[in-house]
Amino acid sequence: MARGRSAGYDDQREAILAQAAALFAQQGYTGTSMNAVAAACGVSKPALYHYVRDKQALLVQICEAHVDRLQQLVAAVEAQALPPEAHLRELIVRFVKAYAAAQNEHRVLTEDEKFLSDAERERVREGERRVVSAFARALAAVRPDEDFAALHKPLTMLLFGMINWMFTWLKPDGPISHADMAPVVADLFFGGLQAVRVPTATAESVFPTTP
Amino acid sequence: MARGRSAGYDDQREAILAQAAALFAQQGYTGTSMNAVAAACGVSKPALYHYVRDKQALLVQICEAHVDRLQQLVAAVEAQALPPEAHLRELIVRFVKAYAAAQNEHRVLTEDEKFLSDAERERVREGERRVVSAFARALAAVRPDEDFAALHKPLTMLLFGMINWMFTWLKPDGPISHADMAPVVADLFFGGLQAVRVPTATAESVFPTTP
DNA sequence: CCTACCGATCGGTAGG
DNA sequence: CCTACCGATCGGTAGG
Repeated sequence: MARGRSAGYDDQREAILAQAAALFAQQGYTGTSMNAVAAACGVSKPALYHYVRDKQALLVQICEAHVDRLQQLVAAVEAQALPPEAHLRELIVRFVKAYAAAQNEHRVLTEDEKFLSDAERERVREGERRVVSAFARALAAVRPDEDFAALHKPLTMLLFGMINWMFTWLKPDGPISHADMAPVVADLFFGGLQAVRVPTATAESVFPTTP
Repeated sequence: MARGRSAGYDDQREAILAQAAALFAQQGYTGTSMNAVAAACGVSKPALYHYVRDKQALLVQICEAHVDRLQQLVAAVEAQALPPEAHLRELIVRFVKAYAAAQNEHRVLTEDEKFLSDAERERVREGERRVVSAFARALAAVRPDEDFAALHKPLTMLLFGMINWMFTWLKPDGPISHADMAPVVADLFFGGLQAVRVPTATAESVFPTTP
């Protein structure tokens, strides 16, 4: 049998990260004390420090684990090799589901990322950029016309806005579920794509006219 | 001449609220000390407490002033008595403009509202509900068909999601301005409205079938 | 010499 | 409007 940490170590560690994410989501990172984290986990503070190096490590690991899961989700959908619109629609449905299943972690990522150190934040943001790029590529496959390229990133971010903001107003016990909203978001987005035209100023600044 | 506060009192007070909003937006409410606020304002801590009762009062006044401005914006647009689509489009353009002009205050409202006391938070949320209701009414005028009523609030929140999220990714010095994005948001939303259908589950739960 | 913790308290800093 | 502080609590770690 391998020497090292006890059988329950990783389980306890996961439970602590989940509890910390819940507290950070409710009270913010700086508004949550390590005493509160320890109390919520039912362990003493020294015991808490047995599982995590310090408070920053809690934040880093919550953010990185969440972004890693989102990147794996992107890879899983890409492996399906769906046609363009079905591909983007599948990304939307899966992300809404993933966010609903990890609301605390998602809130921490969107609100407390700024408390990471420069190096850590850059690493997390790199993962986020990969996810955004995957959505932008999926959108590019749906609308490949060249003059639309300037809007791939902005429209992707509007799409993320709809999805991210859902978790501030959709109550888990309310009449509408996240699963109900995913197709609404997709229909609104695909329907709207037909109507959007590239603003002149945007096209000019992204593709400056040669003098 | 009236006795009481000196001529510059209100100006200084406004400057303090603006500085506090900037610090809260950057570091969060709980991550910002009153020492930091005083230093940023170039006053001593006791001087700071001459203008604000306590730290909570800073937060309340930033949030209430911002929500009040948004409600005044709604009233100004309603006074124009525009036709349905033009009305909603005008709300979108004006709100994007208002958010761009008060990015710090808007970020504080969306991220630090949870640190208000119960009574204060309820008052601020009441103002937010009025604003959301105004958008939902404007949307109802655009799509008055009865079976669409269940989606007025959800679609309004998706719209707010696009607008609110813009300020996390649109950099003030970037190639695209907020003014550029407002018509894109409006076109996407109005175009998407034609494509959205009411999910069966939603219609049932909002209008339960009589047994 | 390892792990898994405990009760108590460290040096600093928070809001006021 | 300053220096000088308070009660309490912060993140983190000591000895056992």
